[in-house]
Amino acid sequence: MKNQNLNQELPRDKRGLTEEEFLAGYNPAKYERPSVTVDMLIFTIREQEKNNYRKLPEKTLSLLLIQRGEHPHLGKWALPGGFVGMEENLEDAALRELEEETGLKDIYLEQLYTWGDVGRDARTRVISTSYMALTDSKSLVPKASDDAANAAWFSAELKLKEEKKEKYENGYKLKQTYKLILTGEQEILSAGYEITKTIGKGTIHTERRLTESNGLAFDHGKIIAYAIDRLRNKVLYTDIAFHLMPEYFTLTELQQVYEVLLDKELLKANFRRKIADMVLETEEYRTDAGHRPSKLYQFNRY
Amino acid sequence: MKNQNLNQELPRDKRGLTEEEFLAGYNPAKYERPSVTVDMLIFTIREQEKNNYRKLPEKTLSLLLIQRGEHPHLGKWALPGGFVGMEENLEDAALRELEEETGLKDIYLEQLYTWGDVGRDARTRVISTSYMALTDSKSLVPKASDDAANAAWFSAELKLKEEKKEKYENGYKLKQTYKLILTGEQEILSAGYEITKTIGKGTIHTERRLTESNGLAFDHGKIIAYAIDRLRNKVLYTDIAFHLMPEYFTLTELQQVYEVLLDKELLKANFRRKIADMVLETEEYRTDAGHRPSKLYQFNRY
DNA sequence: TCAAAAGTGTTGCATCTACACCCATGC
DNA sequence: GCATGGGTGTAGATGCAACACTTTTGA
Repeated sequence: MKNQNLNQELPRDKRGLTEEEFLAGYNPAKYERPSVTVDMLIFTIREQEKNNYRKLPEKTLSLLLIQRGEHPHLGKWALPGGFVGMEENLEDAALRELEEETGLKDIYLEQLYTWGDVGRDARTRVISTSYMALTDSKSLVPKASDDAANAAWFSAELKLKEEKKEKYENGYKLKQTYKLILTGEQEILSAGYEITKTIGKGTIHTERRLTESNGLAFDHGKIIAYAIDRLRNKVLYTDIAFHLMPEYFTLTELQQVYEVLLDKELLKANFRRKIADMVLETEEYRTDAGHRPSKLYQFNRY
Repeated sequence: MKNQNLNQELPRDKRGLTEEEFLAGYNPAKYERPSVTVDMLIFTIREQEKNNYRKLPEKTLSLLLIQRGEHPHLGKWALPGGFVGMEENLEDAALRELEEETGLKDIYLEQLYTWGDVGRDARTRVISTSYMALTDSKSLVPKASDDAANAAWFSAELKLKEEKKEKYENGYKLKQTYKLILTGEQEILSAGYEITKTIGKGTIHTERRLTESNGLAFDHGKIIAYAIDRLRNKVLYTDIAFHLMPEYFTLTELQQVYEVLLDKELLKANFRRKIADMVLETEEYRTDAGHRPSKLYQFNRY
């Protein structure tokens, strides 16, 4: 009797089942489901060899890509990534992929966007969440795991080619055309990327489109362009750039990273004032550079 | 012979298959897959009745919730949403849910975040992408579709309760404790929400956690808190607030919306200068208000 | 008449921009 | 000596916060 009373207090659905009973009878195989993957955008800053004993080496924003050894898009370059395990958190899948590719665990990681158009992948329906990871090139081991024998770093540039604004009665359409260029040791990959923002009465609709894609697998050109755009925006109002820096750096090195990300030259004096309270002075100097030694700084983590 | 030549030019994988042959033999049922859903955060600004003929009605940020009629979480309030169809783009699923709940199609819609922790849903593994939609309350029909007989608007408040910063050797830990309160006609729902940012040497780790949840289904309290936080940030540097406004509005109404979103009073003169070139004057005035008539403005969509 | 909101002007302070200038080093 | 980067100062413009003040209306 007591037991029955307890049962009556539990909420029951239309079929008279308690939650426990309902779950026991639930059949997850009833519906067809898409595959879920994670795609990793692993960025770092690499330096070119210097051609003059005085000059500082040039820096480039670099991205890790993997050459596909299987269909589809055999031979093309793709973002590292893979399927999400059934007993694995989404972010843990990203961390696992990151470690598989770079051997690194504790670096900056951020969820970017989830791509879910039908037809992204010719095999089956694939929904893919992209994550962006940042690290300094010094903590990267020269060659990554055996699994990634076909992995390579590409220098990434995203250039605005054209911007067109059409006015309408109750809004406008803004179309931005970008060119993405990825330069590797052997190959140069490229893609055309177009953002169309349509602003209507209450609406805003943003469409991201690949107009061409050379040497890149799937819609990864689009994802890469999106990530670089996000990185550029975030540099302006967060401390994200510091995750691309080694523990100790000079202010000019930091400025170079900002300049590479923003694709824009900055004035030294103003830059230093802007980032002044994001850094901490050390007592160390970088010497042997063919010019006045420069003080080393650290990221000020408060 | 000619045909054979053509075939030899196509890339072949280790098993000697062309891409076409590979795809024909691909079996998508080989791996177990999670379910994918979309969750909708549909926000609007509602007005309270005015208690004084002179005073302007108070505004509140409001969110649409649905009372669950099925297990699990029977009787609790949840975000509208549902499964993504196999032949349906992710964003189209969001648009479909939006129209089912509100009858609206062309309103502001933005992808927020994808939640993929194991155990979010007791039935099976569910990965869910949340979308935020904004509209003005005037374009909402009084009662939505029959499907949503158990849908209701709740006033949403997210209050920072405590902020704690602990310093370490090489970084710090920042813990922010929030209280989410959702006030409906009949019920008040609430949740405790905690963000922990751990900043280490190269790392940043952000953990979002629900400490309690009263009357809200699943982890939806967390998703709602995340969305309000995003909305608050975006108000500061985008024109997102205008998507909550009707076609014509007074500057004080606009200021009230900013104040509700930011949970902060603003100075009138400064506010007007700040938003000056985001609005367009009209020749119309709002009268019969017990005070000086106010000019009506429109959103300046350039 | 007066409470409530509409609407504008002013002042001081903080921040950003552009530019100029000097310093230290290795070859 | 000199090319190269390291490092700082300043004047003018711009932007923002705080506050004061006037105007207009309906009951």
